[in-house]
Amino acid sequence: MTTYGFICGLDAALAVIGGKWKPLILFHLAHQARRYGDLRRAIGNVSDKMLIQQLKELEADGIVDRLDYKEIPPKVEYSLTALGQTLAEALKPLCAWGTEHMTEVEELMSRRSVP
Amino acid sequence: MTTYGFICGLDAALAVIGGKWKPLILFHLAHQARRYGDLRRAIGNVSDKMLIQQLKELEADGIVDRLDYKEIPPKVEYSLTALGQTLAEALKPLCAWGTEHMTEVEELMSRRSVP
DNA sequence: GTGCATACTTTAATTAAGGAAAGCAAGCCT
DNA sequence: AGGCTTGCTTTCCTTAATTAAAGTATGCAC
Repeated sequence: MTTYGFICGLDAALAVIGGKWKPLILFHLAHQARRYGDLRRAIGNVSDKMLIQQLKELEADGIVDRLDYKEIPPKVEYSLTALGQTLAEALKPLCAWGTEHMTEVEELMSRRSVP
Repeated sequence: MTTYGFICGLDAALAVIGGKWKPLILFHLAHQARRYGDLRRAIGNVSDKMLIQQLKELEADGIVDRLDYKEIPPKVEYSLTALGQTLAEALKPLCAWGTEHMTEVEELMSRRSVP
């Protein structure tokens, strides 16, 4: 019986979007549903394993919806649930902050690994 | 020359607050400056190594300020910079989202580790 | 039967993150 | 001298996250 005693809701929210690829997934699903392969190409260099694992978690967390057309070759479409959209809304200011300070942050991150 | 090609600002923002203890640090510094030991006790079971590492990164990222009183025994006060405060502002909606769905998220997280 | 397309799955290996514990500096106080 | 305080460092170890690469299933077109 592990307790996840989140103190501020921030921890809870970050537990949901904290995966390495989840922000990108949210971003790409924010305005339109996408098939798996489409999403994968959009994100770039994700491995299948990672992308699917994160999609599964997001699905289990009620953030994304998975629609299987049961066709062959397979066709599966991912989209945000209603809850996922509220999350996306809540993320907008943070996203804006990041956009505003992006070049700055990029420099900091590259310095962090090569000091 | 590694490129951190952040696509949406979300990635940039999460690179800054993505550490395990950073959200808590932000949270505790949001309304008042705090000395190191004070902060440590407030957070609970962090190791010195972790807390200091994260504080250093946040300092290098321009999010927190470190004020060394140069006394003995040592007295060092941490607080948010102006930039840090804008970050804290941008985090509020996300924090609210997390607070709103906290019990839900806690359940999901515990299921994730014991399926 | 061969090959293709698409959404996964699996395995093995590497890398990164985190934790525990002990130690250090440097003045003050007894 | 010995102990206390506090901020910080160091070392070693364990666990979790991520990657790369190959494989599976299934129906259709040829």
